[in-house]
Amino acid sequence: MQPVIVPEPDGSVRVDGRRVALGELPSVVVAAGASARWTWDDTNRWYPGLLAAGVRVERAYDLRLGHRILRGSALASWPEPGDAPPGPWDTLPPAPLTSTPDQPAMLFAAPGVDDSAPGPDPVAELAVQDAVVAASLAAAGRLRLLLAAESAGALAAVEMYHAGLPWLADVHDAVLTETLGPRPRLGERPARLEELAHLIRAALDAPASLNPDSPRDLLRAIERAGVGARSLRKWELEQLDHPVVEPLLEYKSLYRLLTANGWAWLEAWVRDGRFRSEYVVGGVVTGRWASSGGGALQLPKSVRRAVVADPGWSFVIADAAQLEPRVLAAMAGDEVMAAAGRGPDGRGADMYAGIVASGAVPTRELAKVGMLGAMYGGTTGSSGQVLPRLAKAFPRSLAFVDDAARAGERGEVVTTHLGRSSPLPGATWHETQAGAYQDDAGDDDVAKARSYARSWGRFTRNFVVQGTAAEWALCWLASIRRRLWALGPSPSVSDDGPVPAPFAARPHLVFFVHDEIVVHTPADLADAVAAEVQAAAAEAGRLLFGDFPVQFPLSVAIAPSYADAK
DNA sequence: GTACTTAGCGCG
DNA sequence: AAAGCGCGCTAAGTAC
Repeated sequence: MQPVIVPEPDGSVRVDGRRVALGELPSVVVAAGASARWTWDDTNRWYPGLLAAGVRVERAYDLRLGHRILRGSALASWPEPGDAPPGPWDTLPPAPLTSTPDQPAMLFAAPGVDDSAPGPDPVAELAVQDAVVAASLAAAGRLRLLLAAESAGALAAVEMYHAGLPWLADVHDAVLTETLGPRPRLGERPARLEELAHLIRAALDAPASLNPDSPRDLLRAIERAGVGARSLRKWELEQLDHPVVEPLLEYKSLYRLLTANGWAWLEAWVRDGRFRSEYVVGGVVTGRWASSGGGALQLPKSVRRAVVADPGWSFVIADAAQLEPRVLAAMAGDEVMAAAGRGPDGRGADMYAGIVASGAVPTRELAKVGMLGAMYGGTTGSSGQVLPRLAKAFPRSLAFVDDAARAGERGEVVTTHLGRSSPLPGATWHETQAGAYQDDAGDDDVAKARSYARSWGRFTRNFVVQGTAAEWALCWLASIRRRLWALGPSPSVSDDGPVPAPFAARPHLVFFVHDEIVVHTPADLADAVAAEVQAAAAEAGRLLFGDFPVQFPLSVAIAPSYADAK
């Protein structure tokens, strides 16, 4: 069954021709059963209200996300040329997530969305997307997998927002107090920062008026004192031998903690023991997720101590080891590199150690920077130096990323394993390239064009790897989500604890960052969860790469705090 | 006052 | 003497 939710001007919806009042939607969804695939314009618009009513959806199809992928995909076969003007499905912004378990006031209605205006027709759009996929022939299977995974990811993203990441404000406060000193009054510097500011001024022989928070003032004082730095970047300061370096680096680090994840952050983003940040599915060109509000994808290691499971609950924390080089080996069909990732016992090695064991490079560190350089387009330093050796040992993988880079340098599109394509370079890029062929083009123009071309080549080189890794992660996430639900509720956890329905006594995802997940689970299910997370990684590998002998080993920890992982 | 850019740094 | 991908966020600084 594939019901489509069609919004009506009066605020109700139509489901397979039947008019349904919004308040009735949760029971209609429940009645349809778990095999139904709910199709809607935007998961963010419909799913928060269902979750607030305690209803989980097993399968969904997100037309907005599907359209964006198909519209850009070089594998998708549109009936008309791809340069057709953008329609409503191209411009639809995602509905903002506002409802939380304790504040479901805006049930199904995102503020600012004018529901009285007739929107684009989801039934027609679904037919269009189905037809485009079907017409894509050989690529149809991959595109279907990508679209299903993207939609499953959208469900998982809303569920993680609904559940929230368990967060102990007093632990966070203790971290801040230990490193910065007690919380100061508004507008004042914490004690440790104040101390460091004095040390910085003394080392620079600068007046008390010098404000270390002002990069301009600070840089001027540094120039005057003859320190020898021409910027305030950490790496540049680290090279220098001057008494100001040590206090300044510490100041910058603590200042960063204070401004990005200090007391103000805590008050803004943590409520009732949960941190909620909105995940923006497909928010990055490569298909990775972005986040909005609170910087969930950049949680510094130092504050992860505050992420603590509820009493009677535990975390299962898992991350995929060397995901990107493994993905590269698989998409390039590089059996040699895949073998390096399997290790001597064939059960999933540290891939960089495997590269050393293959004799390609002498140390793990060189294997790592070399592979990163290959995937990012590095040319200098030790990364550039080992590149030829890696190219000799793993010609298929290196040729694969080189091909992607060449395509980008020519201004062409590249595509991930499942069919997400890169954008084309913009007008400035093309003008710069054209500038190199003008009759009056100087050396500068040629050099600039070359530099732009190379830069876009580095982008496309990385796009195919990062984007395909994001696809693996989506499949992993989708599989984990399904498996966790199948484990069922724990008999030893009560239904009225701090975890909201429908996850009250069930393991559920609470955090995801590119190649890493955190599951919050009743403690008695933690071992079972860990096994499912492992099984899901293997399943994701099979979904993307079939029988190709690549492995995706995880490091998995069962712990009471996120800080205890690794 | 608002809206923008820049520098810097956190994460993967 | 810092090059090589993708982001979000903050404060300072600038433009209007």
